[in-house]
Amino acid sequence: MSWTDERVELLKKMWGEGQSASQIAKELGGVTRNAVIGKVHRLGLSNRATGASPAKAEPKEKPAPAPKAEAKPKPAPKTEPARPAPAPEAKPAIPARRQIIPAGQPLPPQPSANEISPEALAKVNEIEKKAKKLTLMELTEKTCKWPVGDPATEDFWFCGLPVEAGKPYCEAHVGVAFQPMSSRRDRRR
DNA sequence: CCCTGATTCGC
DNA sequence: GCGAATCAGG
Repeated sequence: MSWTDERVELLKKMWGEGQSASQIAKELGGVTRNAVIGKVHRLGLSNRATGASPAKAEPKEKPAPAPKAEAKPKPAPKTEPARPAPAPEAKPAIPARRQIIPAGQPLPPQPSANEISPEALAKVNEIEKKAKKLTLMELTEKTCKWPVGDPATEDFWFCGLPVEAGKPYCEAHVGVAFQPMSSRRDRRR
């Protein structure tokens, strides 16, 4: 497989969406995550902007004997031939949440707006948009099993994002799923 | 062990 | 330019 325009664009798109290199590689097919990462670097779009967690700017020691000449006069005109709209289904933003709870049936973990760090909640809402919206059958040991929406309606799916090693949920959902049941450790950052 | 991205370097 | 191997971390 080679990096055709289309493939590169999908790569850019997904990388921009915060998808992991492995996910992108899986999607593209025929390439490994290494290939994706390598390409990402060559394209010069290594750092992503997720608005959360990039607070780590390290003064990388670069001996660089050669005076790098950075030139970026490209507003990127971009030639869009024809995008066959890669998005199969387009769910308009946030699906209205039912307030009515169907009697019986084990309710999803949905923490009842407890005392969860607003930080974590915000994060959840944030990633909920990026959720892969998987169905029950699509879940694996590596996909976040956090349920979203009302199981009794169509507005129901599972997060599906990569789980936090070992846990059943992705990082964001782990944050609201496993809360301080008693004491709260000092949280400084 | 699972995963993540970053870097190197032979091709 | 490419990407496997490797590195460094979570």
